[in-house]
Amino acid sequence: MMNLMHWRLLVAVADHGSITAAAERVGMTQSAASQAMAGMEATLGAQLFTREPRKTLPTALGLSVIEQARVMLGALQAIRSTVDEARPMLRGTIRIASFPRVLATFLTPALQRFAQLYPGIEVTTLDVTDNEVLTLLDTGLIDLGVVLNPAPERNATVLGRDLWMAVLPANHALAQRPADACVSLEELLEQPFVLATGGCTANARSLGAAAGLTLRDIRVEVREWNSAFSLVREGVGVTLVPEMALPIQRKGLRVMALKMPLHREFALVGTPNRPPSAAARALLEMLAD
Amino acid sequence: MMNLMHWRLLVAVADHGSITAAAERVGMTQSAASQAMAGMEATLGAQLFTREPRKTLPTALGLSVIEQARVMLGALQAIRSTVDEARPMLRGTIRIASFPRVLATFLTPALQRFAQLYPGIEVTTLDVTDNEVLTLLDTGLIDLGVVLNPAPERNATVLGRDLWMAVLPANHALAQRPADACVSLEELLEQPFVLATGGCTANARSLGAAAGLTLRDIRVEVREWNSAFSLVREGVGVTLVPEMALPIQRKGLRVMALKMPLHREFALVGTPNRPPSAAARALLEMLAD
DNA sequence: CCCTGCCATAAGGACAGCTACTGCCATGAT
DNA sequence: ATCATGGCAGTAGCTGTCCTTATGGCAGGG
Repeated sequence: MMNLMHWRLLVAVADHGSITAAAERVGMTQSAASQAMAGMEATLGAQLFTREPRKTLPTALGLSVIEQARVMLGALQAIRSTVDEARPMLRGTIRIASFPRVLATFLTPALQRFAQLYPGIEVTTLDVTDNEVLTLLDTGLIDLGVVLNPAPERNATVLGRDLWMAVLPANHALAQRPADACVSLEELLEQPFVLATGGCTANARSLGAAAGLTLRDIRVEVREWNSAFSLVREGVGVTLVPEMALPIQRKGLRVMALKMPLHREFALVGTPNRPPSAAARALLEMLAD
Repeated sequence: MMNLMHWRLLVAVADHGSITAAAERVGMTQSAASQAMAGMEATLGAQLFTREPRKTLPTALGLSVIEQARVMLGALQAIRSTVDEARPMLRGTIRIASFPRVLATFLTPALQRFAQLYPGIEVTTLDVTDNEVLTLLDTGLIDLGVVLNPAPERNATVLGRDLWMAVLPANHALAQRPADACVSLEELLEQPFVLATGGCTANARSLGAAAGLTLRDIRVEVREWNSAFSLVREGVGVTLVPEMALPIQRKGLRVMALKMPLHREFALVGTPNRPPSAAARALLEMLAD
């Protein structure tokens, strides 16, 4: 008893003042409607309508019940529209380009949660370098890309940030300062240097250039951060790396913060040429929380 | 599909994070719950939960749907409480004492509507005179009584009012005045008079006494208004009757308003000794609209 | 007085939904 | 590796609800 159809029937009876008309309205036979109404009154334990020869009118209690039944049906209708409106967001694919460390650190947990919230959306990730991300975005081969320190005109969703840290041999002169001492970018870049790029254009050289400084004595230039740490440990020089890239095992190394902290900010941006797809919008909306 | 129980199940799954636990919560087997949830997702055409090995968590769409499902179930719960609260008002009896004309004019239409709104309440009416109403109210033998011009301390529900009208023979001297002329109470009571009471203590004599006047020349005293009209028509005297009591056929009669209008007000009051029953309250509430 | 419109009831049948059981998968412990 | 556990899905069969068809009753209007 008390199927949802019966509540629709109830308000239809109230609207039409007749069981027969209401039955036709909701697509039932007169008999079924009569039984349904009698059943509802029985389960509620109260009479909702008075049956008069020509019409069926609600009782005082019936009026209250009908009013609230409309609320209930309204909520049901709202559910249906919610689902219908959300349908475009349910399926689709998102292609994201990012670079390795960011993917592992910031994106993967978010994407796991996203996959849980939108199981119908397939997310593929590409592991590239930071300037490859930019070209992929411009060509439109991907939907979203992670960029560093995005220009404010692109409305970007910030994923996170990390600090640039100086890494020196433990026995280096600058490394003898107290535990929480800093080192200035200027004095760091004057040292014999191991330039690590991590494959990115944003590295010690570009940071120095932005500050009007140049690296005077680059001993080695390597792509992998870990290679740089080994070289620093062996006393080849000092280096400057993102905090995220720091090794767990720091024996033989001294990690120091910069006097003027420099950070890099990771953000997710859409392609500049076309608006983001419904699926991509869902992801960006989730990240906004 | 989409039974109300299934919506309860839906929110239970969201609350427990597990279909099995939710099934137990709403008193179903795990299998039934699993099928029901699958069925709901099928009919809505969208996935509401992601089934992970240890838990079942809502998708983004699921969260919206669950929220509105709670609204729906809240409305359903509200209906149940409405019915439960109204139950005392559904059955019962009301005994009303009134006097004939009021019953026919004001009370009967109201009681018909009341019977339609509260079919479970039995209303019995007694036809008595106005001072019998008062004694019945005091003894508590009735629930409600119609009284004339009630004292303001009794919170009375006004049913209606009517005017006292002068009735004269068509050829009477005062009756020669223009169509919409009035007659003062003073000059009326000086005429040869037919005193009609309608069985009530409120009549021309009591009205005169209240105004400091006396009837000088009572030719006849009758109980029925209609008897008075016949006597007036034959020229025995003039009379003063409530507007409601006027005959349809007024040939040979002149009906005139009083210069200072006098009215009588009918109101429904409860017994002074005990509070009104739930049924009586329902009636008074309906009349208040 | 019959006819019409509306509601209630009876009997029968169809389908939805529940139960019991089995299988599957992933996790976590031994 | 292996096994135990906990949760979900699938299947077969049955129970019960609810619908349909058909019939009767009741009051009002031509």
